[in-house]
Amino acid sequence: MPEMPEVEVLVRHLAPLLNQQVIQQVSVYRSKVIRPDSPRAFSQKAKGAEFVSLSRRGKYLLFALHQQDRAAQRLLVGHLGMTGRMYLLPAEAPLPKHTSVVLHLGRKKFVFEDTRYFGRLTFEAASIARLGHEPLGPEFTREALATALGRSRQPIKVKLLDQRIVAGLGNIYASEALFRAGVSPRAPCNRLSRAQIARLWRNIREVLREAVHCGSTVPLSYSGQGGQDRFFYFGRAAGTEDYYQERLRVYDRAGCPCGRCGAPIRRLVQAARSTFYCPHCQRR
DNA sequence: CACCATGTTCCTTG
DNA sequence: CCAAGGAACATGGT
Repeated sequence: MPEMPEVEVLVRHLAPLLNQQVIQQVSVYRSKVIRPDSPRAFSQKAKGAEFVSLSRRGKYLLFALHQQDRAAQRLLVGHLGMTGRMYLLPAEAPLPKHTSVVLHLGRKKFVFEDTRYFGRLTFEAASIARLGHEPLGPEFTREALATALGRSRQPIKVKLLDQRIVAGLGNIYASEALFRAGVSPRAPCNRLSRAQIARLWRNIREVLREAVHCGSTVPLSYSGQGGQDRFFYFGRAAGTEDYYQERLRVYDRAGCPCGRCGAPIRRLVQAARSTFYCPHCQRR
């Protein structure tokens, strides 16, 4: 479940459930996920530790752990990759097929399930330091965005996926923000006007704020089963007349009429990722 | 079989 | 050194 809003909603969901829980045992099913620690080293660090707080940075979950006999806290860093999920199950519940790590908490267990195993759960925090500003934080101003884009000639869509520019934007919301701002995904960063950057800045924040709000409002199921309602950011996934059906205006809508002008939405490949845009509303 | 998928990192090339 | 592009990672859906 990856972009910033989904992670934010997950963090809010998990925080009260994990608070003060103690890790009694650790099971690592994919050692790649906990790199660079070995399963033994990882377990040793985690075992006996208590969850003190949970926060988020970009798409990363930050679990603060406290060991009884240790003065300093330890930071456990989680990333969901493309298909990761984290939730609590009763201790006796069967594990899903693609479980990568389980933290046993007594009557419950914390499950990290990840079909494609691109996610991480690790004590290595180096990647956090390279992140850009939080898109909804006070430091992310119009000027900060303009500065971060700099004189790069890269297409703006590609640049927006660079986590050093804004932390937490991903492929879906980058397309959505560009559509709302009326900016072509192909526009080189250094050709954007101040006005375009200002519109982009505002719409990045808006689209993410709305997504967080949407995810906080809708009842979500995080545990293994229960259909596709966990993908609240997938406009189509939940079926029926979901009120977030309308949320995604261009993503995965190639061929559908643009909601603003009626022109067919197009798909374009940039840096090996799909971009969706309206060729009429997002001209250069 | 082909192509696509919410992400990051590493390697190569210029 | 930097920027940019592509492959790799791994599994499943259409």
